[in-house]
Amino acid sequence: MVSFDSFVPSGGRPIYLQILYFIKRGAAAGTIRDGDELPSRRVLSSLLGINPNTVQKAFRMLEDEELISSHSGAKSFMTIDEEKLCQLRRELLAEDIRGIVMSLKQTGVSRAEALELINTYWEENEI
Amino acid sequence: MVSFDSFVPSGGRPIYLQILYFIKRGAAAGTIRDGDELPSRRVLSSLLGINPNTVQKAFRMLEDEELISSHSGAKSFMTIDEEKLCQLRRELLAEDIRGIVMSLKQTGVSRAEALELINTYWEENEI
Amino acid sequence: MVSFDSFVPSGGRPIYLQILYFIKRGAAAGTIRDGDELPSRRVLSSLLGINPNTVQKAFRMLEDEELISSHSGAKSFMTIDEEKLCQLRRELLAEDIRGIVMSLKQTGVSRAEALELINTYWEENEI
Amino acid sequence: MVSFDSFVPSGGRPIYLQILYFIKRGAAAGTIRDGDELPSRRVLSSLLGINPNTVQKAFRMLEDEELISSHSGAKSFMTIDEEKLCQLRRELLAEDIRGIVMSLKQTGVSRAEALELINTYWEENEI
DNA sequence: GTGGTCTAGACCACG
DNA sequence: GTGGTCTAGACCACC
Repeated sequence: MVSFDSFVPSGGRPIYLQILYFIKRGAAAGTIRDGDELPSRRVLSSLLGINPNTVQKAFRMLEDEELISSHSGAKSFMTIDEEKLCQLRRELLAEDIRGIVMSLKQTGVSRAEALELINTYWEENEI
Repeated sequence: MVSFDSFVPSGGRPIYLQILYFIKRGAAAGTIRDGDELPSRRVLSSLLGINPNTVQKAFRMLEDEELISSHSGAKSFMTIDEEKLCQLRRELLAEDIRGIVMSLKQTGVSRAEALELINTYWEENEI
Repeated sequence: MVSFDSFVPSGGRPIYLQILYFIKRGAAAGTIRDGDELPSRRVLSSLLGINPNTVQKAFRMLEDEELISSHSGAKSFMTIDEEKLCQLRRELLAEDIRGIVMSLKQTGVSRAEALELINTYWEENEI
Repeated sequence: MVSFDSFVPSGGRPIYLQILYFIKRGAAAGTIRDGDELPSRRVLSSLLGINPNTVQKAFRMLEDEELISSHSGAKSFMTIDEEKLCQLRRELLAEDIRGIVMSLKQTGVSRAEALELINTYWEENEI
């Protein structure tokens, strides 16, 4: 069963997109695997304290990308083969890295500074 | 005059926030300096292909943070002293780094991988 | 439910202010009472033939003055205690009377004339 | 020469309308008479601390109603015969009284209360 | 030309 | 269905 324990909604972007990306990232990370069962819309919405429609919207988009399969009235499962996983991982990372570097460059940080800052912060927040 | 040549709008967040952050980052980077003149609402909106009010909203919020000064009928100018600049830079970096590390960790990237990816991408897009 | 049947929009001042004052006056008059339900943004805007946002603006300002309470997804209700009602009534009357006397004096009407005119008109439009 | 000493601009409605009505009311009151000279746009704008264009707009509307005559490059004069004066006075009063009674009724004031309030306020602010 | 405000329509999160 | 936000266009006062 896919766990949403580490999901922390943050203001600033639509919640349904946050759910979408949480699942995509989990898949890319290998935390969420092919065949894993997803919590039902009702359970998940109550777990996250949000509206079922919002969960529904995220699930619907994942279905459209064929990353989950939902049969009406039944449970939802991850459907992600090796190829899709690679592509997903590549897409997410490309998007992230592009945004990261652009932001940091715009803020006037040098490459060395950037690497240093990330390195330090990463260590501090290691479990 | 503050230039928006390097401004690249991206979907996913409100346009007015993108403008807001573009200016904040420019200020933090030293590209945008105290006393610099800002393009008018009309000029900038037409340049970016958006509505003048969207620009206005960004400018209004910057004015509330006392980073720009605008008076009716007159042009708008940056007003950043050394202290505000330091604080701004600190805030932006903290926010960025936190988001970066969180995203990358969620995508299952190791610290070494992350640093490597950023390092490489940075180099490739160096001018 | 607060009724807008007797609302007559008039050019010359912003619509949102007309709505604002209509509700304030109704509250002062006792026509609109604490706990009364307000029509939704959509219903009222369609009733008045205006944009939902214009209604929203009036409601938002009333909320800032704590005269109505609205929560997302739920209906909006009046929240007026005895104290607020007294203050409201005093404010509205002071504002009205001041404007009335100033206008009539500027138009060169004597006190006796003014009282006579108002007295007559009031009677003619009595239900 | 028409005097604007007693003109007090108040927020809430366009300044050009306030000028327009100040002159209309003055004419109705007999303070401003046929043939009286108006201050030039430049002088008046500087006197009231507002923009010449705003004065221009009010003058233009008065011209359209044929209450003043301006010859390009020359001075402006009131042009108001007995008939126009009567009509103007009737219009202004009708508009005022209608608004007054409506506002006060909406605020839940009785006729007696209304007359009493106006009577008292009028006396207090007598010179 | 400038910035400020009012009105509008579409979309989002929520019950 | 509800309220809240983002984007838009027109108009106002001002330089």
